[in-house]
Amino acid sequence: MSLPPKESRRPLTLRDVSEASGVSEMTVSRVLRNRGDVSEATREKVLLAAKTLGYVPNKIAGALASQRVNLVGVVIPSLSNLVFPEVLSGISAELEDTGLQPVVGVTNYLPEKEEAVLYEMLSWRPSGIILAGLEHTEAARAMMVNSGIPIVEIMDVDGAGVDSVVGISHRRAGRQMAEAIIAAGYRKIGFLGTKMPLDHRARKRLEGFEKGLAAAGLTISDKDFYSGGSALKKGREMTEAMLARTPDLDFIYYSNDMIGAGGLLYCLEQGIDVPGRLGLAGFNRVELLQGLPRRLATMDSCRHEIGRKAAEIIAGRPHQGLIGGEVIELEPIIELGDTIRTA
Amino acid sequence: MSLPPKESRRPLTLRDVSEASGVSEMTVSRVLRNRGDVSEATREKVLLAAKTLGYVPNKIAGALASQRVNLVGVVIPSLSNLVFPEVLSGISAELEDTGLQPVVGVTNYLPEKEEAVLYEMLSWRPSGIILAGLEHTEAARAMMVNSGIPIVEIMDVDGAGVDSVVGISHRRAGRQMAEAIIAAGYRKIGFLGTKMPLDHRARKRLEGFEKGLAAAGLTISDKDFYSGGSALKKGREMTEAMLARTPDLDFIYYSNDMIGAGGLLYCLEQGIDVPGRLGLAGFNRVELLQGLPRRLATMDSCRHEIGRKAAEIIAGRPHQGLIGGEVIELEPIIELGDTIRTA
DNA sequence: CTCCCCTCCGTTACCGCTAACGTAGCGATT
DNA sequence: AATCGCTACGTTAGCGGTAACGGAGGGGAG
Repeated sequence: MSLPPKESRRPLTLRDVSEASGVSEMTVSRVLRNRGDVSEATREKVLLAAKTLGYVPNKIAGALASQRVNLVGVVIPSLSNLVFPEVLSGISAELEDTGLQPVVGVTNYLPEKEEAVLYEMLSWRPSGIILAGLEHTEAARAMMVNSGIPIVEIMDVDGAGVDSVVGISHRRAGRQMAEAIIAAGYRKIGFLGTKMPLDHRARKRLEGFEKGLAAAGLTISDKDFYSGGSALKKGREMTEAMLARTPDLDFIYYSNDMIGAGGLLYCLEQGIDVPGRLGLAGFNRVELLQGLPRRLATMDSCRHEIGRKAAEIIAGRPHQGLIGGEVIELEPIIELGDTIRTA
Repeated sequence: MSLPPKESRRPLTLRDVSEASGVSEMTVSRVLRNRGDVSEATREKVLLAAKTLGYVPNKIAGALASQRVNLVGVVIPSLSNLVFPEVLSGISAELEDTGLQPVVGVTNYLPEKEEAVLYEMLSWRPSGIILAGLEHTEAARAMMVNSGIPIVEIMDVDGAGVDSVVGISHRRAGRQMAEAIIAAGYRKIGFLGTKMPLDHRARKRLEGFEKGLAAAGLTISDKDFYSGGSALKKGREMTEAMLARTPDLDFIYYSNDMIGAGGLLYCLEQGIDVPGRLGLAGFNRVELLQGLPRRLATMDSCRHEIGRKAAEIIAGRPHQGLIGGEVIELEPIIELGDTIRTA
């Protein structure tokens, strides 16, 4: 297993392997792809030659010639949100042994960045695209329609998709939480969320939540929004501020578990009776909550499952010959934890 | 801006654009890449045609022809570790306007998986590779040497790299923390870490830590390791167990901030005097700590900076014509927070 | 008026690999 | 012995771009 001669700075090609093993390039190609008939003897000969030379196939050339690319573009708003890495893990788990490989692009919640990332991805002619959300620029939508490859929009089903859609209804999630809160007897309710005008899912959750309250003749008594910084710290600070401003609140709904956890920690420190005097709830069911002294009420956003299903659609498309347009709505499960009093 | 005829399912090529705009393919190519001389008149003509057709360049063909690929492979053990997304953000920030684009591969801390991911990446002939750690399989090392592209190994400088290296010395970090702890007067010290035998950096930190203690004639009084599950929860549970087992400990060093935070929360609940009776420290300086009631002692692992520097090396290589082999050691800053008593 | 140079654009020859097809060789069948 | 069919491999022609070079056309200098 000696290393190849280092002085030959010319990159290795199929031809080098074919010459080293005394067969044609085509045969080498067949061996390396496990495709077509090759006798066991030549197969071993070729494999040995490839290994000793240290040959690595050139997928660029292969993809161009075969018009097939084993990549799936995944476009998400952020990697630091904790939610998206989990979606990603679902995707890669599902793609594991399909020969497909995810390629990630991050948009920072900016539509123009999303458009740029999409353009970049499509220029590699991937087998499919998975992207978060239903809201895109016109140009982005046109590119996707035009691409002729399967597209799966994930996370959210409240709206019209370009092709397939996998997600949950955030409006419904918000409404359900409102109903649970009301059923538990809370009446004076505050909301704390992210300022991000472009986080459409958080917005839809809030809309659903308000609709749920309205159905019981209630409105949000106080609300506030944050941006940037440590979510845990913000949750702590903003909870303090809100309780100072509106002392008679009996519930706070947070737009995510992270700031919710901050709020919970603050309340526990202050000796506030949770969930007796004040109830709390977040969203996402992040793992972090498992380590908190009290379990924050939350809703599972089915992130891993969303990733799996989306990947399944992309991977299955060629075989199933589906023309697309599937919409899969998952059911988030509400979890009352220890921060909503039981009726 | 009408959409192109949908019935033409044949994918668009340069030729389509060239025919639509009445110039040669070469000229279209020039316009789309902003390279070479093209009159303003034809430029606009071509741009218009490309836009109305909805043409997206084929980078596969372009890369093959030009022998240049604007991708940088990034190989990391995990995305859920929170540390790596931050490195990634440093990388993409630095790569932002270099025309280079990161492509991520995840290894789950498995050397064989790393080898496979590396093979896959190299087969796309990227402009460079950034990968975590210095420990790789022989085959992986050989592939990298053979690839002829710049390689940057990150996070760790304790060992020999293939090409360039950017990181911190975890051994030294461990030792420094030991010294700080000893200086503060703690003597009976416990350690809690991950079981992962393949997390070499955590191992090296522990080694350095033990060496630091040994220099003062001390040894670790109790240690335990965990794997899987919520780190926060584990930190809580294992701290409880360890204090039950060895009640006279006066310090616990955690291999990361997450389990450290769990331990801290536990201690605060139990009313344990921190840092008086018991001192605590973690590692990484994760943002999460900012929201905790008390600031855990920790060390910054310079993640963002590591990402930046690594990307800088890759991006700068072609211009600078460097032959590689740079080693950049960053200085982690120790932060005593509120959980180590001040001497 | 001629020559030269500059601007702008086209022609040609690949890049490394694979789809599709062709064919040599050999045993089995009639 | 001629035919058939199968296996194992080679040949040819691109895939959709780009590097490198060449050349037409027009304006300015001599």
